[in-house]
Amino acid sequence: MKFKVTLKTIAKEFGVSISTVSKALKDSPDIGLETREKIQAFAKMYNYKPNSFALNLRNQKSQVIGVVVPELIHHFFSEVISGIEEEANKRGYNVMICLSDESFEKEKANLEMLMNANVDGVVMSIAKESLRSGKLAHINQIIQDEVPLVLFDRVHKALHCDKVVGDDVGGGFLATHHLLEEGRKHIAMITTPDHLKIGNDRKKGFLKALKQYQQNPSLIVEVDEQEEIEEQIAQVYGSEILPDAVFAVNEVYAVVAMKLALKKGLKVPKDISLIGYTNGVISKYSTPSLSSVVQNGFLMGKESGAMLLDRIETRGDNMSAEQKLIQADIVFRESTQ
Amino acid sequence: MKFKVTLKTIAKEFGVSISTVSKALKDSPDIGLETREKIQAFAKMYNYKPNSFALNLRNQKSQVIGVVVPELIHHFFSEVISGIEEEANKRGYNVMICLSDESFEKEKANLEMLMNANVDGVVMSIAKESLRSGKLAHINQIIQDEVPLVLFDRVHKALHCDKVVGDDVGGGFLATHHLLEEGRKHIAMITTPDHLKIGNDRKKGFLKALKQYQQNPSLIVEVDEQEEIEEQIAQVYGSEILPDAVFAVNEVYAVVAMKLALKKGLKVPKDISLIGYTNGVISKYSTPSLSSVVQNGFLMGKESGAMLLDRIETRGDNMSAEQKLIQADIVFRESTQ
DNA sequence: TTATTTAATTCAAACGTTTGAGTTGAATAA
DNA sequence: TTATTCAACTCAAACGTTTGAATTAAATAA
Repeated sequence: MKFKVTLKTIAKEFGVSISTVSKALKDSPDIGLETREKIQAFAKMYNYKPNSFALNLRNQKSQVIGVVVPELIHHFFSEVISGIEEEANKRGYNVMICLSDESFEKEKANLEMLMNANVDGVVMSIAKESLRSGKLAHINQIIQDEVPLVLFDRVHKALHCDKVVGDDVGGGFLATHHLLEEGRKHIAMITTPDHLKIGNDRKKGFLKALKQYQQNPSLIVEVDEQEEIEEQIAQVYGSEILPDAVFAVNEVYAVVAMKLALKKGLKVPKDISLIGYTNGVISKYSTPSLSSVVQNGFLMGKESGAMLLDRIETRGDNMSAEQKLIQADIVFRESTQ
Repeated sequence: MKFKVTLKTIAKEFGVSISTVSKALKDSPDIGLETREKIQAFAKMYNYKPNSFALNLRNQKSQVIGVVVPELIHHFFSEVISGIEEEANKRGYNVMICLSDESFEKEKANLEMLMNANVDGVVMSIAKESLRSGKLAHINQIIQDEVPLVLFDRVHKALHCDKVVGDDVGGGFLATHHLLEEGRKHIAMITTPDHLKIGNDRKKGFLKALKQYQQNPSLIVEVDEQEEIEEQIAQVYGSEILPDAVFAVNEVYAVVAMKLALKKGLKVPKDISLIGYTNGVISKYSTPSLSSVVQNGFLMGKESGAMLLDRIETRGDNMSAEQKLIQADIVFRESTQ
């Protein structure tokens, strides 16, 4: 490592004490103008940067926030992270990202690591396994240790902390509403098992829109990710009345449904209209391209970051936990009319 | 924040000095067995964890490595990061991830942040803008400051440091070779401008395979990302002889080329065979699905991480910079025969 | 002259840990 | 008895910074 300029170095250079240098650099009126100026000039010249380890120790703060996400490959999580980063950097914090790979054990290990690294707070989205099994003690531990925590997207009502979630009911409603406006009569939904709040909320929106148009819910297929997904999605086309529209809870289900429809000789969007949740690369680059519900992950990240930093910087004022909804939107492409 | 157990706390509890506690916890024979045991038991009971700030300060090490990547949404970078994380965590390090967004300014800011956070080393892949403009001083600064640095994938020969790159010549050769084996006679390549080493290497492999089959290079289209990419890729089908195969330098170009081919009424893979570089979600979920060259990003990440940590842990032994090649592979799907 | 004010600077403790060099006091050897 | 050894523990410095309190020396007031 290269030679590092410290307060001690500078102090020795000018034959003054370390505190003189420290105060001079802070432009304290304690120190004579002349001394202040020459020390500042010297520090600038040699590019003095206060040692962050020392600052951390003294302030008991790392200026780092931890982020735990199930994975990075989903466009949504990447977007959220960009949002968190932007907000954090703007406010002088760094971000440490951990991947849980949807695994409870990894998630637990990630949190332990972050606690060990003394991060000032954590933003996270819960792994499917933790949600499915209901094992949340590792997350509750964070809350009990009074480390600021913001949950986003994948949250759980048993966890009492700040939350930022997409308006999934609204998004489901918006998508379904559009399909109904197109004049579709048999709309199928492809969703996830019930324990995932998100799929559930999107279904609520779906049902709400149908009700408004006095339609009965047609087919609802619940996909279990442990099994082969293509076979399960094929059920959509298994009953005697073929659906004329599909609303899918994520883009993979949507694109698989579309692939199966095309294979059956259906024309998209003439015979069947499809819309998926999450506006990622798959939707954008599929043929035909998929209309999708936009989650606005970037905004969700920014809001989560802002909420966490507010909490970090006003610790003590223990106002109760907040929850923030992020509006959903739709982008229209070739798979709908 | 909750009450923290420190050496001082424990020392007070037993009426001994701090150093006794420190040594007892390290199981030093300096300390009597009885004392050692009771202190260890107490520490365990109250879940004592040495304060990382203090350790950082004393050891002048953060046990954190920085990672700078252009973006996260590409499957490749996500994979690499997973690989880096795995290796780092295995060896007791944390990872701090920064996004350059392909921008020189952001990349520079990221590096400054990481230096300020006193990371023990950096793994990075250079932003397109920095590469295009040749502005590399910010990276050279890192090298001059003797902070261990490993470059992966997007490297530059003017930077003298450890590097891990995919065997792009080999990958280009492999893909083209397969198309030739299929009996294709007019293979087009879609690549990036010359200043990107990667595109260039893949082209080299492409040309090498053609040469081996005594074919002349047919069409090569260079896509400039500043402009509309679809129009440029359309050139592939612009000349009198339509190509019967396409090798694309990335999956977006491949899928766009396929979309245009389908629109022209060409059958894939009967009339035209396509293969793209990078095995991401787009390739997997497109219709038909795309055969692709696998870059093995996870392995690249693991190797980059390992190389960096080796360098960090043997600093002083200044052996010269290493370069490691990661083998490419092919996954066959519906877009080839 | 002597006390008081003021400017400029230094002291010292604190953050929590590690570790080589002391310091005890008791047991053993000469 | 008196020196020697040894086990068990403490001291103190170091990492680099901050900051209220204390010190200095000179200038001013009484």
